[in-house]
Amino acid sequence: MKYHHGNLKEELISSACRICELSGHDHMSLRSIAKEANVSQTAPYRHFKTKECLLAEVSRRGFEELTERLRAATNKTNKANAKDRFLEMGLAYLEFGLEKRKTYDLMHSPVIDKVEFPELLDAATGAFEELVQILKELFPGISENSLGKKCIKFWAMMHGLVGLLDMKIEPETDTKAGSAMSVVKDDFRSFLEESLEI
Amino acid sequence: MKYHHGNLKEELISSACRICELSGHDHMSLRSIAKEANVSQTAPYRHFKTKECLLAEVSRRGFEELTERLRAATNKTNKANAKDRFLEMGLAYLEFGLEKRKTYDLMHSPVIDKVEFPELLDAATGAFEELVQILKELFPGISENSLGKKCIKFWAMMHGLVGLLDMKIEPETDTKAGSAMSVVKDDFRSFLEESLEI
DNA sequence: TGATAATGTTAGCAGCGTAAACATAGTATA
DNA sequence: TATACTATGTTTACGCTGCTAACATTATCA
Repeated sequence: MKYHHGNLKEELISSACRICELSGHDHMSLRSIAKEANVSQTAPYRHFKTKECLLAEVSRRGFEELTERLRAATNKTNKANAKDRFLEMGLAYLEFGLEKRKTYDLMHSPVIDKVEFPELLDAATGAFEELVQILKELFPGISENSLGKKCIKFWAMMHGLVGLLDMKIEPETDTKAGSAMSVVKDDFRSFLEESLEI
Repeated sequence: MKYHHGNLKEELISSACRICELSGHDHMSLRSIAKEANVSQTAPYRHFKTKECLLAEVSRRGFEELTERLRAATNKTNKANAKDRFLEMGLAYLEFGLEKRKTYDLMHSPVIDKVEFPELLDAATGAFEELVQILKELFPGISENSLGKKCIKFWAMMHGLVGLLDMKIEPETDTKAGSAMSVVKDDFRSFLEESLEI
């Protein structure tokens, strides 16, 4: 049992990531994270000025993983078909949002002010750039203005979709919203495909 | 100074709404709400089983206001033109999301499980129904399936847009995302109009 | 080797949600 | 009208939280 841990900062972060995805960022205490690392409850303060700083790092890693997933998805299909690659990216985004639901939530939560964490903003922007690139391929010669609008539209729609799927508007409730949602759930791909005509 | 307040429940709710919109739901304590009503810190428990129940009511009222705003917007233009009325609704949605930013955030926050609060789910569904109605008018004779997809698409896009605007992806940062966002901000109306071709 | 910086611990503060026990006031019934 | 009951308030206290200050140990480097 050494006094100095050696790799505490990294272990705190990965513990935080795990706990966040397990219980959500609002049920996540510095004390519980410290306990997981077998360290006193104030040890984290040697590595993070506040709890928010640790959360920001968890969020940043979330955006990095998202970026990687988007990049991997667009390169997955060996077809040079830009449309297929775009569709793969859309699916990857939704998959990430649903799979890492709670982390995704932290990433978009206003509890972390992105202005105060430039690295976080950079990471978020990086993910967005993946979409910009594929849409540029998909619509060659498009004006910057139109491209911008298209990007926002898709990003917003995908982000919004994850949010709606997070909410418990389920088909079981038998509402219009519920049955509409089940239509989308049944076939993400065709949903995205049709959206291409935006 | 009466022992019995008389209208405590209502005052707690409106205090909660005010504090929520002022500081955000995560900086909102039962104690501070009770203090605003000049009442002991445990008095709220006579009217709300848990803090979450109070938050659910704040959220529910948010959805009700949103519904009213959407309805008012679609009826605002005396033109019977369904497209114009749809555009007004879209703008009203975005305005609500940006104006009541923090309340909007609570309404979509996973801290309140909508399954546990059916009235909340009803209120949320009510807002969605406003969109369903106007799109039905806009696309007469559309199949239920297509209608559902269109609704989800628009709802998701608008919800996503609010989320993106909430984030601090500002033009000042001079990123692609930032400048794209400024394009949208500059003209919500034309943005929505173009989206109609979904 | 000895000063200094880095990184850990202990103790303690104020604020939080909430439960239990108690106090008061309004309401229904005899 | 007296009395029981219920609704609605207060007091007290518990365990958890983020965080600070003071102190302890170890690593680094002149």
